[in-house]
Amino acid sequence: MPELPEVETITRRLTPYILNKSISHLSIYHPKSFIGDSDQVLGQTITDISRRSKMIRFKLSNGMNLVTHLKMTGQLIYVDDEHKVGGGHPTQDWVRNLPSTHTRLEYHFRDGSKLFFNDQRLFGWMKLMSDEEILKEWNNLGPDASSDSFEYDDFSQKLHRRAIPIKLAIMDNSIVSGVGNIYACDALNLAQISPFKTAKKLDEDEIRRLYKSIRQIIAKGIAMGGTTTDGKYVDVHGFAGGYQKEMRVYDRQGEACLHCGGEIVKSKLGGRGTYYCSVCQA
DNA sequence: AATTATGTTGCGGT
DNA sequence: AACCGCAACATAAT
Repeated sequence: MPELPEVETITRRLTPYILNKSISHLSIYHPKSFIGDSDQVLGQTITDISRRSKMIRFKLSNGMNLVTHLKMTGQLIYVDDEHKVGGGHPTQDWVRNLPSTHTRLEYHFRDGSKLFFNDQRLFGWMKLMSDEEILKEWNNLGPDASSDSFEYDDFSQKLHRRAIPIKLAIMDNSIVSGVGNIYACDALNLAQISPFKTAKKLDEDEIRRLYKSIRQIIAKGIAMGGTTTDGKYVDVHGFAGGYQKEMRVYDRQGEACLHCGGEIVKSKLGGRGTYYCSVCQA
Protein backbone atom coordinates (compact mmCIF):
# COMPACT_ATOMS: atom_id res chain seq x y z
CA MET A 1 0.00 0.00 0.00
CA PRO A 2 2.54 2.63 0.87
CA GLU A 3 3.92 4.69 -1.98
CA LEU A 4 6.66 7.30 -1.76
CA PRO A 5 4.72 9.86 0.34
CA GLU A 6 3.68 7.25 2.91
CA VAL A 7 7.20 5.83 3.20
CA GLU A 8 8.67 9.33 3.41
CA THR A 9 6.22 10.22 6.19
CA ILE A 10 7.15 7.11 8.14
CA THR A 11 10.85 7.81 7.68
CA ARG A 12 10.58 11.42 8.85
CA ARG A 13 8.42 10.64 11.85
CA LEU A 14 10.43 7.62 12.95
CA THR A 15 13.87 9.22 12.77
CA PRO A 16 13.70 11.41 15.89
CA TYR A 17 12.50 8.47 17.94
CA ILE A 18 15.01 5.77 17.01
CA LEU A 19 18.12 7.47 15.62
CA ASN A 20 21.18 6.53 17.71
CA LYS A 21 19.26 3.90 19.63
CA SER A 22 20.73 0.50 20.32
CA ILE A 23 18.89 -2.73 19.50
CA SER A 24 18.95 -5.06 22.47
CA HIS A 25 16.66 -7.78 21.20
CA LEU A 26 14.67 -8.80 18.13
CA SER A 27 11.56 -11.00 18.31
CA ILE A 28 10.78 -12.74 15.04
CA TYR A 29 7.15 -13.86 14.98
CA HIS A 30 7.22 -14.83 11.31
CA PRO A 31 10.51 -15.97 9.73
CA LYS A 32 9.45 -14.93 6.22
CA SER A 33 9.51 -11.28 7.25
CA PHE A 34 13.22 -11.15 8.15
CA ILE A 35 15.89 -11.98 5.60
CA GLY A 36 19.46 -12.51 6.81
CA ASP A 37 21.20 -13.44 10.05
CA SER A 38 19.21 -11.67 12.74
CA ASP A 39 22.09 -11.95 15.25
CA GLN A 40 23.82 -9.25 13.23
CA VAL A 41 21.40 -6.58 14.46
CA LEU A 42 21.85 -7.35 18.15
CA GLY A 43 23.75 -4.68 20.05
CA GLN A 44 23.91 -2.45 16.96
CA THR A 45 23.12 1.25 17.02
CA ILE A 46 21.04 2.87 14.28
CA THR A 47 23.34 5.53 12.87
CA ASP A 48 21.26 6.82 9.97
CA ILE A 49 17.77 6.51 8.48
CA SER A 50 16.89 7.32 4.89
CA ARG A 51 14.39 6.50 2.15
CA ARG A 52 14.89 5.45 -1.46
CA SER A 53 11.87 4.72 -3.66
CA LYS A 54 9.47 2.86 -1.36
CA MET A 55 12.23 1.42 0.83
CA ILE A 56 13.68 2.57 4.13
CA ARG A 57 17.35 2.03 4.98
CA PHE A 58 18.55 1.86 8.57
CA LYS A 59 22.33 2.07 8.81
CA LEU A 60 23.82 0.06 11.66
CA SER A 61 26.98 0.70 13.63
CA ASN A 62 28.58 -2.52 12.34
CA GLY A 63 28.45 -1.26 8.76
CA MET A 64 25.46 -3.36 7.75
CA ASN A 65 22.06 -1.99 6.75
CA LEU A 66 18.57 -3.01 7.60
CA VAL A 67 16.39 -2.34 4.54
CA THR A 68 12.62 -2.63 4.56
CA HIS A 69 9.89 -2.71 1.94
CA LEU A 70 6.35 -2.55 3.30
CA LYS A 71 4.75 -3.75 0.04
CA MET A 72 0.93 -3.78 0.38
CA THR A 73 0.16 -4.02 4.08
CA GLY A 74 3.36 -3.36 6.03
CA GLN A 75 3.43 -0.93 8.97
CA LEU A 76 6.17 0.38 11.24
CA ILE A 77 4.85 1.36 14.66
CA TYR A 78 6.93 2.98 17.38
CA VAL A 79 5.99 2.59 21.04
CA ASP A 80 7.56 3.81 24.26
CA ASP A 81 6.42 4.30 27.84
CA GLU A 82 5.28 7.85 27.18
CA HIS A 83 2.80 6.87 24.46
CA LYS A 84 2.90 10.47 23.33
CA VAL A 85 3.22 12.06 19.95
CA GLY A 86 5.00 15.40 19.65
CA GLY A 87 2.89 18.08 21.34
CA GLY A 88 1.81 15.73 24.10
CA HIS A 89 -1.21 14.13 22.55
CA PRO A 90 -1.46 10.36 22.94
CA THR A 91 -0.87 7.66 20.35
CA GLN A 92 -3.73 5.54 19.02
CA ASP A 93 -4.95 3.13 21.66
CA TRP A 94 -4.45 -0.01 19.58
CA VAL A 95 -0.71 0.53 19.32
CA ARG A 96 -0.46 0.02 23.08
CA ASN A 97 -1.73 -3.52 22.68
CA LEU A 98 0.96 -4.64 20.26
CA PRO A 99 2.14 -7.19 19.34
CA SER A 100 -0.99 -8.21 17.44
CA THR A 101 -1.73 -11.18 15.21
CA HIS A 102 -0.22 -9.22 12.32
CA THR A 103 3.01 -8.32 14.11
CA ARG A 104 5.87 -10.09 12.35
CA LEU A 105 8.92 -8.45 13.95
CA GLU A 106 9.47 -6.59 17.22
CA TYR A 107 12.66 -4.61 17.83
CA HIS A 108 13.50 -3.86 21.45
CA PHE A 109 15.74 -0.88 22.12
CA ARG A 110 18.04 -0.57 25.10
CA ASP A 111 15.94 2.28 26.56
CA GLY A 112 12.81 0.10 26.63
CA SER A 113 11.11 1.52 23.54
CA LYS A 114 10.03 -0.75 20.70
CA LEU A 115 9.52 -0.82 16.97
CA PHE A 116 6.87 -3.14 15.53
CA PHE A 117 6.79 -4.40 11.97
CA ASN A 118 3.20 -5.42 11.21
CA ASP A 119 2.25 -6.99 7.90
CA GLN A 120 -1.08 -8.66 7.33
CA ARG A 121 -0.34 -10.18 3.94
CA LEU A 122 3.33 -11.11 4.48
CA PHE A 123 4.54 -9.55 1.23
CA GLY A 124 6.80 -7.07 3.00
CA TRP A 125 10.24 -7.73 4.44
CA MET A 126 13.16 -6.41 6.40
CA LYS A 127 16.51 -7.49 5.03
CA LEU A 128 20.13 -7.18 6.13
CA MET A 129 22.19 -5.81 3.26
CA SER A 130 25.75 -4.63 2.76
CA ASP A 131 26.47 -1.23 1.23
CA GLU A 132 27.56 -3.01 -1.97
CA GLU A 133 24.32 -4.94 -2.27
CA ILE A 134 22.31 -1.76 -1.78
CA LEU A 135 24.36 0.13 -4.34
CA LYS A 136 23.90 -2.65 -6.87
CA GLU A 137 20.13 -2.87 -6.41
CA TRP A 138 19.41 0.83 -6.08
CA ASN A 139 21.44 1.70 -9.16
CA ASN A 140 18.71 0.07 -11.22
CA LEU A 141 16.13 2.49 -9.88
CA GLY A 142 15.17 5.65 -11.66
CA PRO A 143 15.28 8.97 -9.78
CA ASP A 144 12.91 9.48 -6.86
CA ALA A 145 9.83 11.45 -7.91
CA SER A 146 10.42 13.80 -4.98
CA SER A 147 14.09 14.51 -5.60
CA ASP A 148 15.99 17.04 -7.68
CA SER A 149 17.51 14.16 -9.63
CA PHE A 150 14.11 13.64 -11.25
CA GLU A 151 14.73 15.76 -14.33
CA TYR A 152 12.50 16.63 -17.24
CA ASP A 153 14.98 15.80 -20.03
CA ASP A 154 15.74 12.33 -18.73
CA PHE A 155 12.05 11.65 -18.09
CA SER A 156 11.13 12.78 -21.59
CA GLN A 157 13.81 10.65 -23.23
CA LYS A 158 12.74 7.56 -21.35
CA LEU A 159 9.09 8.05 -22.31
CA HIS A 160 9.98 8.43 -25.97
CA ARG A 161 11.48 4.96 -25.96
CA ARG A 162 8.49 3.18 -24.48
CA ALA A 163 5.40 1.83 -26.22
CA ILE A 164 3.52 1.07 -23.00
CA PRO A 165 0.53 2.99 -21.58
CA ILE A 166 1.69 6.14 -19.81
CA LYS A 167 0.25 5.05 -16.48
CA LEU A 168 2.40 1.92 -16.50
CA ALA A 169 5.41 4.03 -17.48
CA ILE A 170 5.13 6.38 -14.51
CA MET A 171 4.60 3.42 -12.17
CA ASP A 172 7.77 1.79 -13.55
CA ASN A 173 10.41 2.37 -10.88
CA SER A 174 13.20 2.34 -13.45
CA ILE A 175 11.72 5.42 -15.16
CA VAL A 176 10.76 7.37 -12.04
CA SER A 177 10.60 5.72 -8.65
CA GLY A 178 8.07 5.92 -5.87
CA VAL A 179 4.88 6.52 -7.84
CA GLY A 180 2.22 3.87 -7.15
CA ASN A 181 -1.37 3.48 -8.20
CA ILE A 182 -3.01 6.27 -6.21
CA TYR A 183 -0.57 9.04 -7.12
CA ALA A 184 -0.22 7.81 -10.72
CA CYS A 185 -4.00 8.15 -11.22
CA ASP A 186 -4.07 11.58 -9.59
CA ALA A 187 -1.03 12.92 -11.44
CA LEU A 188 -2.51 11.90 -14.80
CA ASN A 189 -5.76 13.64 -13.93
CA LEU A 190 -3.95 16.81 -12.91
CA ALA A 191 -2.09 16.70 -16.23
CA GLN A 192 -5.32 15.82 -18.10
CA ILE A 193 -3.78 12.85 -19.88
CA SER A 194 -5.41 9.48 -20.50
CA PRO A 195 -3.76 6.68 -18.51
CA PHE A 196 -4.07 4.49 -21.62
CA LYS A 197 -2.19 6.78 -23.99
CA THR A 198 1.04 5.26 -25.27
CA ALA A 199 4.04 6.86 -23.58
CA LYS A 200 5.94 7.63 -26.78
CA LYS A 201 2.89 9.36 -28.27
CA LEU A 202 2.82 12.11 -25.66
CA ASP A 203 3.82 15.44 -27.11
CA GLU A 204 6.25 17.82 -25.43
CA ASP A 205 3.55 19.85 -23.76
CA GLU A 206 1.92 16.74 -22.32
CA ILE A 207 5.19 15.43 -20.94
CA ARG A 208 5.87 18.83 -19.42
CA ARG A 209 2.46 18.86 -17.74
CA LEU A 210 2.86 15.31 -16.52
CA TYR A 211 6.33 15.94 -15.13
CA LYS A 212 5.07 18.92 -13.16
CA SER A 213 1.96 17.04 -12.04
CA ILE A 214 3.94 14.10 -10.67
CA ARG A 215 6.16 16.45 -8.68
CA GLN A 216 3.16 18.40 -7.43
CA ILE A 217 1.03 15.39 -6.46
CA ILE A 218 3.89 13.60 -4.72
CA ALA A 219 4.79 16.78 -2.82
CA LYS A 220 1.18 17.17 -1.74
CA GLY A 221 1.04 13.54 -0.66
CA ILE A 222 4.07 14.10 1.54
CA ALA A 223 2.71 17.40 2.89
CA MET A 224 -0.54 15.67 3.86
CA GLY A 225 1.25 12.77 5.53
CA GLY A 226 0.25 10.12 2.97
CA THR A 227 -3.03 8.45 2.05
CA THR A 228 -5.22 6.23 4.23
CA THR A 229 -8.22 4.78 2.41
CA ASP A 230 -8.65 1.47 4.17
CA GLY A 231 -6.83 1.88 7.47
CA LYS A 232 -3.83 -0.15 6.36
CA TYR A 233 -1.48 2.75 5.96
CA VAL A 234 -0.86 4.51 9.26
CA ASP A 235 2.05 6.55 10.54
CA VAL A 236 4.47 5.42 13.26
CA HIS A 237 1.95 6.25 15.99
CA GLY A 238 -0.99 4.57 14.28
CA PHE A 239 -2.57 7.68 12.77
CA ALA A 240 -4.11 8.04 9.33
CA GLY A 241 -2.73 10.32 6.65
CA GLY A 242 -4.60 13.21 5.08
CA TYR A 243 -4.23 12.97 1.31
CA GLN A 244 -7.41 10.91 0.93
CA LYS A 245 -9.31 14.16 1.47
CA GLU A 246 -7.48 15.66 -1.49
CA MET A 247 -7.73 12.79 -3.94
CA ARG A 248 -8.58 13.93 -7.45
CA VAL A 249 -9.78 10.68 -9.01
CA TYR A 250 -8.60 7.67 -7.00
CA ASP A 251 -11.54 5.83 -5.41
CA ARG A 252 -13.94 8.52 -6.72
CA GLN A 253 -15.71 6.69 -9.55
CA GLY A 254 -19.09 8.25 -10.38
CA GLU A 255 -18.08 11.59 -8.86
CA ALA A 256 -17.21 14.78 -10.70
CA CYS A 257 -13.76 15.64 -12.02
CA LEU A 258 -12.28 18.52 -10.04
CA HIS A 259 -11.01 20.04 -13.24
CA CYS A 260 -13.91 19.85 -15.72
CA GLY A 261 -16.84 18.36 -13.82
CA GLY A 262 -16.86 15.28 -16.07
CA GLU A 263 -17.69 11.88 -14.65
CA ILE A 264 -14.85 9.91 -13.11
CA VAL A 265 -14.84 6.32 -14.28
CA LYS A 266 -13.03 3.23 -13.09
CA SER A 267 -11.36 0.82 -15.44
CA LYS A 268 -8.51 -1.66 -15.37
CA LEU A 269 -4.98 -1.29 -16.65
CA GLY A 270 -2.11 -3.63 -15.97
CA GLY A 271 -4.41 -5.52 -13.63
CA ARG A 272 -4.92 -2.50 -11.36
CA GLY A 273 -7.88 -0.25 -10.71
CA THR A 274 -7.49 2.85 -12.84
CA TYR A 275 -9.51 6.00 -12.22
CA TYR A 276 -9.76 8.88 -14.66
CA CYS A 277 -12.06 11.57 -15.96
CA SER A 278 -14.11 10.36 -18.91
CA VAL A 279 -14.18 13.89 -20.34
CA CYS A 280 -10.83 15.66 -19.92
CA GLN A 281 -8.69 12.50 -19.93
CA ALA A 282 -10.39 10.83 -22.87
C1' DA B 1 -18.61 -17.62 -3.63
C1' DA B 2 -16.29 -14.47 -6.28
C1' DT B 3 -13.97 -10.28 -6.50
C1' DT B 4 -11.17 -6.77 -4.76
C1' DA B 5 -6.99 -4.60 -2.56
C1' DT B 6 -2.23 1.38 -2.56
C1' DG B 7 3.63 -3.68 -4.63
C1' DT B 8 6.80 -6.44 -7.13
C1' DT B 9 8.56 -10.36 -9.79
C1' DG B 10 8.56 -13.71 -13.19
C1' DC B 11 6.62 -16.66 -16.75
C1' DG B 12 4.85 -17.82 -21.32
C1' DG B 13 3.00 -16.15 -25.58
C1' DT B 14 2.95 -12.78 -29.28
C1' DA C 1 13.83 -7.09 -27.49
C1' DA C 2 9.66 -5.37 -26.08
C1' DC C 3 5.26 -5.87 -24.69
C1' DC C 4 0.98 -8.08 -22.71
C1' DG C 5 -1.75 -10.76 -19.72
C1' DC C 6 -1.63 -13.50 -16.04
C1' DA C 7 -0.12 -15.88 -11.82
C1' DA C 8 2.32 -15.77 -7.67
C1' DC C 9 3.15 -14.16 -2.90
C1' DA C 10 -1.19 -14.39 1.52
C1' DT C 11 -5.04 -12.33 3.92
C1' DA C 12 -9.35 -10.08 4.86
C1' DA C 13 -13.24 -7.48 3.60
C1' DT C 14 -17.31 -6.76 0.71
